[in-house]
Amino acid sequence: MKHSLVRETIIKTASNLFYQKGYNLTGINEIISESGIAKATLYNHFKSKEDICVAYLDYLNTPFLKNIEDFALSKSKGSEQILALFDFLEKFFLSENFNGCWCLNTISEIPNQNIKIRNEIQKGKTEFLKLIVRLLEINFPNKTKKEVATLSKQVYLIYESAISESHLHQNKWPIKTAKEIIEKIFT
Amino acid sequence: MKHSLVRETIIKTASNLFYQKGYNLTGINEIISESGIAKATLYNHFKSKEDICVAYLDYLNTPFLKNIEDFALSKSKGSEQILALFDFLEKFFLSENFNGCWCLNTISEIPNQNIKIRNEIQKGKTEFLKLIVRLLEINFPNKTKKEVATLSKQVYLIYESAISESHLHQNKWPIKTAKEIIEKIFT
DNA sequence: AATAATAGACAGACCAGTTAGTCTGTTTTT
DNA sequence: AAAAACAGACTAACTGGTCTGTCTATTATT
Repeated sequence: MKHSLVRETIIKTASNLFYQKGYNLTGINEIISESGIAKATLYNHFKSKEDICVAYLDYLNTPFLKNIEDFALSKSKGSEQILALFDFLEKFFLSENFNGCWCLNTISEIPNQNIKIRNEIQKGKTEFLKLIVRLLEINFPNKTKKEVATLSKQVYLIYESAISESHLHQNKWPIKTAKEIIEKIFT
Repeated sequence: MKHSLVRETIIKTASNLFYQKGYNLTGINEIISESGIAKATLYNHFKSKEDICVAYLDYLNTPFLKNIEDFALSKSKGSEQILALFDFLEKFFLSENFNGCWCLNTISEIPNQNIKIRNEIQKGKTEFLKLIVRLLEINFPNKTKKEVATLSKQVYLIYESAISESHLHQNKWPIKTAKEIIEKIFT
């Protein structure tokens, strides 16, 4: 296989497995057999399973952040663009592969001491928070910087519970409830 | 060791390990060596590691539900008793053993197909939701049943994100933010 | 009260399978 | 000709779980 494709193939395969089965329950041997890549090749691209995990988190975070932002921006201005975050989540929830948030899942699987993975997760969440800040600035230009900072954390928190609780209960009521809270906050 | 104490010892030791290290990263051998119980004895009390996990969840859930309810009821009536849930969480967060929510951690570690453990987790969360319903009924007797049902889910969601996000960010700002949302909801 | 029987604790060998990671040697791509 | 792919053997440690056999405390029978 061509060099440039190998790395991508590994990440793609590992990502599917990590997300569906969890990090600890996915073995290196499963990754190589599923992706058709030799073990030595895998370790030529990544020095450890941990490094593949970091790549996995980034591989899912980057398109997620882009897609959810594009989706929100496509809606009419105002609180609609905030609510759109939850409509996006609902579509994700209804897709057959939904298995909760990869970041929250992974953080529950690693020891507290694993700062490499923890940092990657916090980085992704910080990017998400920044995205919410951008949406608030666009849609509520009259709010002060401080108000936006406060509001964005609130929206973030509500989003986070909506994704993890819809996963836990295997039901979309948490997404609906989240939208109720958002509506209360923005009126 | 006396029969009745053996089971308790196993659960207590396993609980500490499962909560601190995670379910998958804790081995049976570690549980037996740490608790000083023979392997055959352990399997005389539990038919599998999975069963120990169920006992672990119950072992932490039961006192948690009792303690947080007692704490809330000790506060003055009104929204104070709801906010008390988050003060209780903050104390928990500041304790040295805090490692997030055992239920949310465990659900991220098990395959979707594991209904035994998933049921136990959903059971614990449902009990927590009922507790919030009780608190709302006591403190807001004028609200209709429907209003209480709606509000309780909102409070529940906010609590859940406060615990998981304070864990993720290793910071108590999510608890503070959660209380801001609660105050908005109840005024 | 003395003896016998049962339950359940103990230690730890053992099983088959899996783990992450290394290494050797060969073939293909650039 | 150099780089990097390939297959896959191999290591040492660990996994959940079973099993054998011993020892001790409680209970039942005489």
